[in-house]
Amino acid sequence: MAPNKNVTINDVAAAAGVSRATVSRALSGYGRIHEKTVLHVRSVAESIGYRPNSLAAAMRAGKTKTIGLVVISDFTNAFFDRATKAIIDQAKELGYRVLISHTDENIAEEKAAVETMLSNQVDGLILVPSGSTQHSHLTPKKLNNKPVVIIDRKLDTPRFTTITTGDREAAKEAVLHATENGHTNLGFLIAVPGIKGFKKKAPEIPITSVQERAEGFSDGVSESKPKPKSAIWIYCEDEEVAAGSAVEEMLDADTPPSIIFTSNNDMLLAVLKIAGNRGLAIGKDLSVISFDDSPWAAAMVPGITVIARPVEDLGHLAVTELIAAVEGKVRPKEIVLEAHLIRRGSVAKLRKAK
Amino acid sequence: MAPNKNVTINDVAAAAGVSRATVSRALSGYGRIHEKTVLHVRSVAESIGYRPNSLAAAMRAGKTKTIGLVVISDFTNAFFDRATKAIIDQAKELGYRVLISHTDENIAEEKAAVETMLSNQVDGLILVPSGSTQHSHLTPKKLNNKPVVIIDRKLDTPRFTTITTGDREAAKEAVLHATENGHTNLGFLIAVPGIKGFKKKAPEIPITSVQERAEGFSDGVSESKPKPKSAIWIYCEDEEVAAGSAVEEMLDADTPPSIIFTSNNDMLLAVLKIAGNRGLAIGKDLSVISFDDSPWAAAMVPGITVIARPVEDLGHLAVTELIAAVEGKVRPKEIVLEAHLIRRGSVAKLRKAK
DNA sequence: TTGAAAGCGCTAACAC
DNA sequence: GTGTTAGCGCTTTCAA
Repeated sequence: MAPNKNVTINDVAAAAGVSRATVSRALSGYGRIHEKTVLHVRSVAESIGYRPNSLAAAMRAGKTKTIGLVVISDFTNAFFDRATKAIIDQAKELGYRVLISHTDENIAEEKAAVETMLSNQVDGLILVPSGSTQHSHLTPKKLNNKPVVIIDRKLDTPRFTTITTGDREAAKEAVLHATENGHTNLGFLIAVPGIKGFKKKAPEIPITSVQERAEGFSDGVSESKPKPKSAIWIYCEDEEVAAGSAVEEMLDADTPPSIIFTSNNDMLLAVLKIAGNRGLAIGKDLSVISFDDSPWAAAMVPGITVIARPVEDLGHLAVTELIAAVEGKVRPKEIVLEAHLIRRGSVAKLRKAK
Repeated sequence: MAPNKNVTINDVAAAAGVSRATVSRALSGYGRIHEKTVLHVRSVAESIGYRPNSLAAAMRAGKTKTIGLVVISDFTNAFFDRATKAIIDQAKELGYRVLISHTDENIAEEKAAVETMLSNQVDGLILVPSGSTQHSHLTPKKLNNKPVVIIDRKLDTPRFTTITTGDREAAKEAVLHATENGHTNLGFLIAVPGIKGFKKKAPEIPITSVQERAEGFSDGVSESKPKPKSAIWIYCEDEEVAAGSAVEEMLDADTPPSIIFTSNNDMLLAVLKIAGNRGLAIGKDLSVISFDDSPWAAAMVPGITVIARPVEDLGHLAVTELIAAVEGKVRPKEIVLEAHLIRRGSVAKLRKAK
């Protein structure tokens, strides 16, 4: 009764009174085969509930039509959730499946995840690397020559196709937007993985995108006219309590910032919370601009002015590039997508912008 | 130079001067085998960069150690992002991988996704079904007798292990919390997939969890003392513009609600936005309680009072139950986890609660 | 136009 | 304690 046995191509062959080869040809539509046979085989296959075993096909073909996605952090993050969705969608579009890992910014986990993916014979990998310098596990040999596309950040090797966003330019634009509106006391709150609590001295930033944001903020400070009067920089663990303390520290400074720039949503949330606790109205008593857009940042009143990155484009492109590399030889390239400022209401106009 | 060829167990056998079987035994540690051989084989395998091919092992074993996750909607949703993360984590913990699909509440996509998963020989499926009555694609035969765990909502068949949260009870608790605080004019904003715009007449709700929330709200209205003076019910497409209009309609009613209950975060965001536009302060001029917690709901000031569901527990349990079923026969069961109210500041105290 | 047979990489029953 | 061998389900030469 309970055969618990898959219907295989042999069963179809037997039921249809032809050979396995003929079934395969009929179903995959290759080679010469009589039209009538095709129809017959297909109807038989259908009627006995045949379902191809992708594993067997993959083993034979040496291709699994599966790509691996190794995401640092996870998809409770407002950037990676959308990126993941975009990647899955585009992969499906191109006939590929996606195996997913997340690694909490941990290099050991990343190595293990890559290992698992390869062991599962993925045809290629999309990777958000933990650190820009740690890529000894990504040699062509260790990767079985499988193509890799790096997203969101760069590695200090040009070996792979890399897709990033122009965070430095966008960060600068954000600062200029603020100073043009009359802000002269600025605060920068930058989440840096690997540090504990927060510090005011610039640490090593192992993630190039974050590094670029910091540089862009700095560019903005330099290029603002008149020069901002003060700028407080805080580098912070990506964690709620530390972020809260960092914001408190900023606001308690002798010359507190009238605007705080945050490098991600977690830091933004900390600003919102502390400002709320102190009865500071966003966009009035305290201004803020954050990296990465989200539905809630848009829905709040006033809406949060954000630097939006083209997440869906990035995800789609990553898949498209990866599969191009899987299916033919493609030279690695660096692609930078443009990020841009979405002006909502969280930046007070301290004076008329020009 | 570029062999582009995987190192196989044959290569290890040749390099180590033993047979394939011995290599397999040494690496998987089964059967009788000399300790020294094990060490030797392992070191050889390591040195020539051998990586097991899970595909081949899976084919042989008839088990892939992979589970399929078919999530309706996607992980930009504040519930499913966390659930997905929890599921991946727990699967990894138990030595399984996860293949993911999302289906935008579309039954055809769901069928295709399940088909793909099975074709990929997943050992079992975790499924968030589109509709409670549509499960013709989920017969034991079509599923190759693979186990399935249903999460978040129920199917109208007891065939599968089902894990849900006690939304009805929690919804009732939320309403009672409000009425005890003196709210007598209530608004209910319920997102229902499949409808266009919004309507005030209760439609068919194909999703049991949403249905339960509506029932729980209704229970709360019945059990409140004194009886609430008014209750406006709106059933709304899960979409920004429609939700905004629905909120406007509520607030423009002859007796507008002093509190709005929302069935999910999208609806909550609409309330926040319209309230903000009208200069209504949350927790003062207008109160709100929503299903599903999120970092931003907690960080806002005042914090949003929410009905939090034990998402991580649900995800972990789903995996644990599924794998139990994969690895041995287990009778389907229904598990209901408790949801609970997190009281923050979004409910005005119109009179002292008892 | 179709069939026979080899083989993808691995494991396990069976022999020695 | 180790080797031989068959076979998981499929595709694709090669031969008929």
